[in-house]
Amino acid sequence: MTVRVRFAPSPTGYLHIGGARTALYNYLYAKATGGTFVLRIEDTDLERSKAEYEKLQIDDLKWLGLLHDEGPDKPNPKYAPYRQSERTEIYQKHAQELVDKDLAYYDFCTEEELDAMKEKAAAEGRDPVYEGKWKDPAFHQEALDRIAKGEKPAIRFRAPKKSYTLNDKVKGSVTYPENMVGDFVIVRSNGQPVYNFCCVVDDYLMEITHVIRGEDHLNNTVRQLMIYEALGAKIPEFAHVSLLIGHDRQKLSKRHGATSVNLYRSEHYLPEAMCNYLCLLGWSHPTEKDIFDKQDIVEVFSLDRFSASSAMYDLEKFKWVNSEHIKKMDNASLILLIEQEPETEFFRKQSPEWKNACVELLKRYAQFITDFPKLVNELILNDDPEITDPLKEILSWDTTPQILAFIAEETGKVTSEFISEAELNGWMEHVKKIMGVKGKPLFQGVRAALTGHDHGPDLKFLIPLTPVRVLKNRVAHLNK
RNA sequence: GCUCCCAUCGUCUAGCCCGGUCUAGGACAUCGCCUUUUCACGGCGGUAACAGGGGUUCGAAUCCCCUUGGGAGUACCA
Repeated sequence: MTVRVRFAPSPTGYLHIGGARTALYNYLYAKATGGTFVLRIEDTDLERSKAEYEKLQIDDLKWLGLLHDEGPDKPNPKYAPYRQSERTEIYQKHAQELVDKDLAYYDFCTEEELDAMKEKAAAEGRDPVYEGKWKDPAFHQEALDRIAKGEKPAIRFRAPKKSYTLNDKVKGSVTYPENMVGDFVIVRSNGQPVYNFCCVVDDYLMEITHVIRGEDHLNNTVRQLMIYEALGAKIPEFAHVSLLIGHDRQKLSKRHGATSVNLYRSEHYLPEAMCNYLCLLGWSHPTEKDIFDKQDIVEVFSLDRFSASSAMYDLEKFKWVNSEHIKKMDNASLILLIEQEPETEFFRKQSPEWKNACVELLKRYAQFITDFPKLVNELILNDDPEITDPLKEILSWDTTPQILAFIAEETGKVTSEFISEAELNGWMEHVKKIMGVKGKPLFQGVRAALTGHDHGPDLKFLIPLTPVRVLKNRVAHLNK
């Protein structure tokens, strides 16, 4: 059996990190099993669905590298179309078949009548169950007559009176008691089919073998089980992945701040890092590895390593994962990414050797790609550093003024754009031998004179990357 | 309210299915130390958890029940 999985977002907003995680698991499972990853657009809620969101979500998915094998833009004629709004006739046909078999019926109940039933059920402390007269087959003819007169009924599914058991890949055995749900609408009176129905018809017709989705659908599944049964369809495997929660332990949503993928994308997080972090929320690597890329995971991914409890989204760890991916990345790729950042004119103009040395030095300090331009500015280009207290202290040492004077003199003599490590070493030697300064006063003094800071990366790597004109300005600045 | 799901360090988790090897392992964060002639990077180490109560058993983080806590669902939303 070839695995077919799907990610089925509603285009009612940006791609959410929870959605991205679900998409990721589906993608990974497809790749791990040599299966097919299908993208289906669940836009049956005409009011909220927008074509632009569909495009935006697909863009985000692509950015994450979660490319689908089939979808609206990559249709397989056997299963197309992939937008539910374009499949209305398919749903109506199947709904009609259910009515013909008396597995569903026309319902003309008004909103008021329905509300009254719900209130009654609530008062009696049970779930609302449809008890309208149209449930009775005796009224079928009356319904037909009203339809003939042009009235529009909803189509309601006749929920079997029995309990259902689901063998979920992550939750294990789940039993839905009899009467958990009453008869439910599958086609609205305006002819629009409803999610639970579309979902099953599509999964059935698209031959989906594994449904990997959020736990918020766990209760829905009983309705879907009923429909599979009524349709005579094979029931796929289900894996209800636990939900992502925010710091207040509530389901992650917009009010938790940065929860849409495009936000991280615009802040230039690495897509691989995002997949890596998201993957770890509720799933664990068999050898407890926590830094990996998609290729590594595909080889070991399986549905039996999901955690059953919900996971808190923690930006701190995500940031760490991002920084680990930066450290792992080769310099050439890093340089390419950095040059796409704004305010990197200086960086872009430098020699390949300079860029490589610069990235090699700075990547251990950077958590994000956007940190590189910042670090270059602070560490390499800033020529009037702030005089901080620790810096003042170094400047007050007896030996510092002479170091400062010496550095001013030496940098004044340099005509090249940069100095070499050897030249720097020469200066250090001079200060050490001729001036008799060593240890902390030596290094801290030279550091202060050349960088205007009391701390930072190793001087022998940093200074050869710093333009001599900046060095000159700094010494002049400090001499004032 | 009702139904379903969940419960190991602050956080993500391993272990649970197939009880003993768990005085519970890893990672983030945090704290400390070491190294480096400075500063970092790094390395090493510390603090820190089986929600509570009953069973079952020679033995329970692991199996069962209850309580408590948390989450989700309860639509002619998805």
